[in-house]
Amino acid sequence: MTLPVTGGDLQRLRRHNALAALSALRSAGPLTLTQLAERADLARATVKAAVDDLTGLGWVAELDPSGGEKGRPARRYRFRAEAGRVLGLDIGAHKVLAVVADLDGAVLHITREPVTPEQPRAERLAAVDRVVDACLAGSGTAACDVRIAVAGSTGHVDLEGRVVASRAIRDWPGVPLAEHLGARLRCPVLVDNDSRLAALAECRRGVARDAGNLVFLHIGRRAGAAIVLDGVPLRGAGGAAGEIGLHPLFNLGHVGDLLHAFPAVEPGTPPDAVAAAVFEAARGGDAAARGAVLRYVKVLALATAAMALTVDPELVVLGGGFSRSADVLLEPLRGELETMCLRTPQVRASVLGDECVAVGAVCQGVEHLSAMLFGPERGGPLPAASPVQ
Amino acid sequence: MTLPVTGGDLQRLRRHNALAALSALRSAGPLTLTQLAERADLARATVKAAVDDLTGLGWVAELDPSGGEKGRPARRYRFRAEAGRVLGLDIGAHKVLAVVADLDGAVLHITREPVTPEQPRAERLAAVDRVVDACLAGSGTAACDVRIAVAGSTGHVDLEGRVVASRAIRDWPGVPLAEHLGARLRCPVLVDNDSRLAALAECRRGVARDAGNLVFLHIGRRAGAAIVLDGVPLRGAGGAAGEIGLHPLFNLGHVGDLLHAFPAVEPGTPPDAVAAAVFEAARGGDAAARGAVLRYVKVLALATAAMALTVDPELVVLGGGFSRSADVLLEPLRGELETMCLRTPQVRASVLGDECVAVGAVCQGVEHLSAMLFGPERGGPLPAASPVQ
DNA sequence: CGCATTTATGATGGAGTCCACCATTAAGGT
DNA sequence: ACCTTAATGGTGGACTCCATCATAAATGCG
Repeated sequence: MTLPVTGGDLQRLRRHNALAALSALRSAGPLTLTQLAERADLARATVKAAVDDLTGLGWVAELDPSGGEKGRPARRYRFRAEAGRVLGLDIGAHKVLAVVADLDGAVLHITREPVTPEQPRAERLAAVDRVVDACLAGSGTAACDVRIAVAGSTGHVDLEGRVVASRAIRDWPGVPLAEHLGARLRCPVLVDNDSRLAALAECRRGVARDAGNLVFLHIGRRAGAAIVLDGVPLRGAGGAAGEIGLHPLFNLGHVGDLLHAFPAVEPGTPPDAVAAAVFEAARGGDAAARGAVLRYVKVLALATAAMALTVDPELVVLGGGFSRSADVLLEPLRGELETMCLRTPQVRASVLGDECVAVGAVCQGVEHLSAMLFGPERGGPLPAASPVQ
Repeated sequence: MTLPVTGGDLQRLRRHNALAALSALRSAGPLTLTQLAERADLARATVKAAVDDLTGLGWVAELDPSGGEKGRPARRYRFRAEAGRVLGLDIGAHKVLAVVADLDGAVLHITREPVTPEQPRAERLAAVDRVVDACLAGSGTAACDVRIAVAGSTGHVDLEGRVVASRAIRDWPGVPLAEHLGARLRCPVLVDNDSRLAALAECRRGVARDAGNLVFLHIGRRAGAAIVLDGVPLRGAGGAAGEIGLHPLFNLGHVGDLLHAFPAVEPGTPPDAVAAAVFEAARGGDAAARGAVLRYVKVLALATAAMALTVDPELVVLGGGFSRSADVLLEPLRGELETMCLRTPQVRASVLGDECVAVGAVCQGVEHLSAMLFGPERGGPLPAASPVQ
C-alpha cells in the first residue's frame, strides 16, 4: 500500500534527477537548460550534469540553438526518439499487420499481409515472420534495435501473454507467440488482446484522447470489448476483462444472424457485404433495414449498458469494421443508452481505422519501456541507448 | 505517463529515506536497526538518522529491547499508531455507525444508533453528530486528533463526495455531508458509496484478503455492488461504478417481489423476516422456497456474470443482510456463474458483518493518509505526528 | 560602429547526505 | 573468567546539490 519500499542512495538521487530531466524532455519537447531547471525544480548546474550524462548515454541530443530571442541563445536539448525502435503487431483473423515506430511512438513503417481464419498455425506464424522482416527492412531497422515488441491477438490472452482461447482463428489457442517472436528479436515481447490495444490506441491517439475512462466496442463479424480505466487498459485477474459478449443475454456473436433477418439481400453474399448493404439501406431510409439495425443496436446497447453501469466510463468508442457505418449506429445507440444508464457516457466512432490495434501495440510498448526505465528502481545505473541512425 | 516529474533534493532524499523506514516499520511491525537497514537497503548509519528524525517528530517510538538473542540486544522501534486517529462512518437507511481507529486501522471504539429511511435529513445528521461525539468520547479521542474522516453513504456518491442520488433514504441527495462533518472535525473528510467501502473492507480485512480483484455484492432489501481492481476500489469517471442494479435486465431492486412469490409466509410480515423465513424454509428443503431462492439467484447470477465478464475478478463476495443465509445461496450462485463465465470466479460469503462499511471507511482513511504522507512530494518536510496518549 | 541590455554559460566554494570502517559495548555460552 | 556473537556509535571520505559570480554571446539603439 505504501510506496517507498526502499531507500535512496546519492547515486539513485542523481539517476532520479536524470530521469526527471528525460521525462520533461519527452513530454514537453525540446527544452533549454533554464526551462528544464524550472520544470524539474532543480538548479541549473544539476540539470546540466544530468543532461550531460544523458547525452553520453545516447538518450539526449543537442539541437541547433533556438535563435530569435533577445539575449544569448540558449542550447536546446531533445529526447532522442531514434535511440530505439518499437514493434507493434496486429495478428487478426483476416490480416497480419506490423508497425515499426520510434521511442516516441511515431510510426515509421507499416507492412501488412492478408490471411484467412482457416489457415493453420504454422502458416500464420510464417506470415507474421514475413511481415515483421519486411517492416524492419522497410524502416531500416536492425533486429537488435527493437527494444520491445507487442502483439495484439484475437481471443482470450492471459496475463502471461498466452493465447488461451480464440474462436475466430483456427488452431490458434496455445500458440507460443511470445517465444516465437522473442527468438527472432531478442527483446521483451508482450501479447495482449487486440480490442484492448485498440482501446488504448483510441485513448492515446484517437477519439478518446480527452478521456481516461472508456469502453471500447469492437463491432464487426466478431464482437469484442475492452475497457480503459484511468488511462490504463483493464486486464482483470486473468486477462479476460471485456468478454461481455459471452453473456447469455448479450449474444453479440450472433450479429450476423440479426443482420440476416433483413430480407433485401440475396443469399450467398459474404457477411461483410451483407452488413454493408443493410447499413446502406438503413442510411437510405429503408424500413426493414432500419428495423434490423435497430434490433442489432438494442442488443449492443444492452451489453454496453451493462459494462457502463459496471465501470462508469465517460465515453464509449465504436470501433471495428461496422464502425464505418457509425453514422447509422451512433444515434440509436445513444438513445438506448440514455434509457438505461445512470450517467450516460458519450458515444463516438473510432477514428484510427484498421491500424488501430497495431498503433495500440506501439503505445503499449512505449509505455512499458517507460515503466521499465522510470519504474521503481532498476538495480544498475541508467541503461545506454542504442545509437541508431 | 512518466512518473518523476520533479527532481530531488538532498533534503528530499533524506525525507524519502525516512519514509522508507517508516513504511517498513508500518508493514513489518517492530524492527531493529539492522533489520530496517536490510529492508530499506540503506546503511545502518542512515536508518539511524532517519529513525531519530522520525522519533523526534512523534512517528516512531523505541520499544523495550528484544532480549533472548545471542549478542548485544538490539534496540527495537515501532510505528506510533497512536499518533493520530481515523474516523469511519456508515450512514445507512436503518442505522448510523461510527468507528474510531488508530493509524494502523485498529478499531478502538464503535458507536451506533438506529434510524429509519423516512427520517428527514436534519434528524439523520443529528444522529450522525450524536454517534460521532459518543464514539470520540468513548475512545478518548479529542476532535483535533482525528486526522481524517471517511463516511459511507448509500446511493450514488460522486468523486467530490456529493450524494447525487439515493433511493433508499428520503431527503438525502444533495446533503452537504463533507461540509457538515468538516465543520466539526477540522480534518479532511471523504464521502464514498457504502458498498464500495464494504468491498474494500473485505479486501483488506475480510474474506478477500488474498484477492486483488473482486466483485462485492450487497444483497438485502436493497441491492448494490462494488468492484475492487488491483486492490483499489473502482469509482469510475463519476463515482457510479457498480450500479449494475439499474440495468433493465437485472432488476435487483425487485428482490422483495421475488421472495414474495414464495407463498408460505403470512402477509404483513416485514420484508427482512420474509426473506429469513424463505431462506430458512429453503434450508429445510421446502420445494416452493427453494424455487423462490433459485429464481432470485438466477437474476443475481445474471447481473454478477455481466460484471464478472466485464472486469474478470478472481472472487465474488456476498455481503449485505441476505449474506447471513449465504449457505443457501452460495452453491446455486456458483452453479449459475459456472455456466456463464469464461473464468468463473470463486464465490465466498462476507465475514465482516454489519460493521463492514465503517471498517472499510477506516481502511480508506488510513490509506488516504498514507498516500498523503508518502505520495509524490509534499512541499515541506515531514509533518509532525500528534502526541496522543 | 560601439555600447547597454538581455540571457545563458561555466567554475568555485559551501553545505548536506550517505556509506564503509573501526573500536566499543553488552549479552549468552563454555 | 573467557570467548563468541551481534549491535552500537563515531570518524573520515566521497559524492551530490545549490548559490553565487564572472564571463560569453546574442539583440537593439544611439
